[in-house]
Amino acid sequence: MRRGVIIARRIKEAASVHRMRIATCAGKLFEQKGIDNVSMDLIAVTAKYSKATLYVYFDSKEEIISYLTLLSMQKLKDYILEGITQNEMHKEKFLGICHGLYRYASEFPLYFKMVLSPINIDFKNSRFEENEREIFRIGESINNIIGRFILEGIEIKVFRPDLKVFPTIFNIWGMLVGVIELALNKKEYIKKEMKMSLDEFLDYGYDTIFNSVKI
Amino acid sequence: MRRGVIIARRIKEAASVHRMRIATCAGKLFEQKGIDNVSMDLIAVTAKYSKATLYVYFDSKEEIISYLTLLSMQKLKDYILEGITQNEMHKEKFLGICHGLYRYASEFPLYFKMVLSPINIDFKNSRFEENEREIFRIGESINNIIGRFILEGIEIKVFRPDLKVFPTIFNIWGMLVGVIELALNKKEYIKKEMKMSLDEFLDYGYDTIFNSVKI
Amino acid sequence: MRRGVIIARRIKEAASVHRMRIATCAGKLFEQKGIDNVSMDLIAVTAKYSKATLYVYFDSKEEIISYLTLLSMQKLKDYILEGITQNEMHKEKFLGICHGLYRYASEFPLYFKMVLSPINIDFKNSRFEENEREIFRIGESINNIIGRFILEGIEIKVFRPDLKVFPTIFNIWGMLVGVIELALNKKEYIKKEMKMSLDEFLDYGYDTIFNSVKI
Amino acid sequence: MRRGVIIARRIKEAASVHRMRIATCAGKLFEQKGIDNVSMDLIAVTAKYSKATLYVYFDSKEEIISYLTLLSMQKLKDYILEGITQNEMHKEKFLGICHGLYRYASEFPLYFKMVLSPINIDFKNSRFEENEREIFRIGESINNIIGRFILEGIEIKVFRPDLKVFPTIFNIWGMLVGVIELALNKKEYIKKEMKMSLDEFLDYGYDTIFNSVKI
DNA sequence: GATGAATGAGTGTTCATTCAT
DNA sequence: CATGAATGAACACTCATTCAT
Repeated sequence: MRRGVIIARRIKEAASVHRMRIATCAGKLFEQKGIDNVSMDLIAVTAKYSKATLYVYFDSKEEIISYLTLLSMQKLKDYILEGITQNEMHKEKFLGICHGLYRYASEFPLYFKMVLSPINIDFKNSRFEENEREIFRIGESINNIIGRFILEGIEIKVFRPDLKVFPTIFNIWGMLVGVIELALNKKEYIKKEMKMSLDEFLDYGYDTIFNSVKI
Repeated sequence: MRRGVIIARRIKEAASVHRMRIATCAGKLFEQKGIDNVSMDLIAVTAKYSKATLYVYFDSKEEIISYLTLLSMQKLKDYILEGITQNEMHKEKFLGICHGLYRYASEFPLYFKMVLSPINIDFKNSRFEENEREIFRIGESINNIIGRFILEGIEIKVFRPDLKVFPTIFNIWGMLVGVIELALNKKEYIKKEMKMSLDEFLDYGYDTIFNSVKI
Repeated sequence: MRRGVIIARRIKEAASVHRMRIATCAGKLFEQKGIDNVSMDLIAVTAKYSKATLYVYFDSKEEIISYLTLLSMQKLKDYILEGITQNEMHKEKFLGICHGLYRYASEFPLYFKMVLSPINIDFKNSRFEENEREIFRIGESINNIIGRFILEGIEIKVFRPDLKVFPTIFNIWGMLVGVIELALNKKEYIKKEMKMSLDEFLDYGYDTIFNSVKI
Repeated sequence: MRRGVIIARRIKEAASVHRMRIATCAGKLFEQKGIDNVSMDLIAVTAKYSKATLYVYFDSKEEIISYLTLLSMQKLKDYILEGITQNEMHKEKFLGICHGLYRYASEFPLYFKMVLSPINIDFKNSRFEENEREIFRIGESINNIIGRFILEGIEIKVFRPDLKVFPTIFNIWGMLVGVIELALNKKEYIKKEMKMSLDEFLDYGYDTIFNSVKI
């Protein structure tokens, strides 16, 4: 029946709206107070749902986190794509990626830390598998983007010809995340002891990383 | 009221022995289950002390963590010093540092993550200040070691002459930690998808990082 | 994690019913064992609620006490009003007040002691302010009742004309409470050594106090 | 043997010195922080004894309290005797008693509250019996002092001839304690709302009580 | 006699989750 | 579909007291 399908879709859409509303709200609270200091009660009150209703749309607090991680991963992918497509020169594309990742790290400090962590540790229950798989898929797709970027770099002789693409994806990723994380964590220290602005430090870092793969 | 009937009495031992026993035990549990999932009760049972006795030797759970962090930092420094002094050639010294850090990361995965995090966030209370300061001091001393290593590299013309020493310390540190963390977290993925052993992947990573600073 | 399997479900009742049930139960325990020797655990078990449920209806143990104090104060006011209105003659009204206070002291020995204590010491937190204010208000209203009673006594020339009303309220109150408290505490002693019944002793005391203000 | 006796006495004296030192120290802490907020640990540290040593001189925390109550009772008796003997006129003797009791209430607020309470409730264990009995004995002796004072008052026709001595002791005691307790607890209230100094209020109260028994 | 060391038994409060309606 | 109501399981920390030396 046509009607049935339409109704079902509407309901489904409505559900996704609720999920989004709840998750957005929870996300803000998580950033403000840290995940552990945000109770389901607080989320419910803030999002103006009954606490029990939260459990209609999410199986658990964990799933909210998982969902938010997914959302943030989508943003990450967007930022990185933007960083790449908005620039012509290859080095500038690289910096675009760096800035994209930094933007992500600033906006989603909570999930940034998870990007490097083993996915399987956090989401084991069957009902999250969907989120989990989707997160994984986006991760793969980001890998591909970086992969293509490296290949292109090799082709146009900006990057060393002996680079092994796959491991290099991971290396660049690791180096970048490591430098950005350290920069964010030691902000004060960098400013005071190193007498550099955060941006200066990061630019120097991006440059160093670029050196590791350029011809 | 009659309380505190003693069931088994330990042979008199120095307080430091007890601290170490408790901390070691707690450390193992922390690695297995994550710090937040280990209660003082569990530590007490596992270490075969009464919970109250834990509080004779440590002021709080936090202090146990602080103590363990300090212990691990001392190990880290040892490993890095070893890595540097046991090698002659400059590149080998660099690899020595890498292996030292990797060894640390394997042995102390929990504290490895803290190495990059802002110290001040965790230990604010006055009674830990001593530990905290000591941790900070060791951190500084590791920085110095890396700093001297970079300077030497520049002098003997292995490293680029335009390197800024201080930021480079942080960059190398960040890149290394990032690559190692990612390697450890994505172990399985690397083996399966990349068809490399962990060591091969890491060696390739160390090499890449070395490239970023060498002449 | 699965939690909170419900074993028995109560028929839906108004929150105020639950508050009353919990408070009544707690009150009995408080009287029996002293407030400090009654744990929330015990209250929960005795009242046949889960401990967590206690916290649904009361914010804290302190609030239970505050609530009970309020209830008892309401009773006190009732008893005193009764004592005054059920009698015609002025002296009999006075005895009515005495008996009202004594009845209160017998029924609520725990709160009887608080009647004389500085209110502000116990209930500081904002959430109890309502109870606190209400308790204070009832206290004031009792003062007024006694005040009017004294004024009337002066007018009809039963009480001395030189009485200062306000201080006399407090004096009568203090004397009465003191005598009743002592009588209750030294019950046995009075019976054995003084060879009087409690009532005889108290009547004699009420009389003595009446003498202090009568013309 | 003479020696033995001397040594024994010395030791015994020494012990009583320790008891006094510990109790004095504990007493100060009790007044400052409230009995429940003072741990045996704190007493030990403050009095510069080992915690275990406290238990050499006192069976329990309770016994320290009992001992302090005893000390305070001795003071109370002293104050009252002073108040009576330092005055000639009967009314002034009465005021002397009042001031003595007030002085006690100010100096020992903690024990003042116990003066009215049933002794048997607090000290049941056999080892306190001695203290308990002594406290009781002093209480009796204070009763006697007041008793004699009343008798004298009747004889010299200051007090009503129909007074029953024994109950009157208790009545005066109860009224006085009640008025003083209330005055101390509602200090602020009296100053602000009644616009009287504490002394004025108390003097008025003493007078009122005196009226209750005078001819 | 003095004490270092050890501990059993709490304590109030929080929170994610469930289920009947 | 939404929710009010209920709860089991934790959890860090405290303290009076005991005993071997």
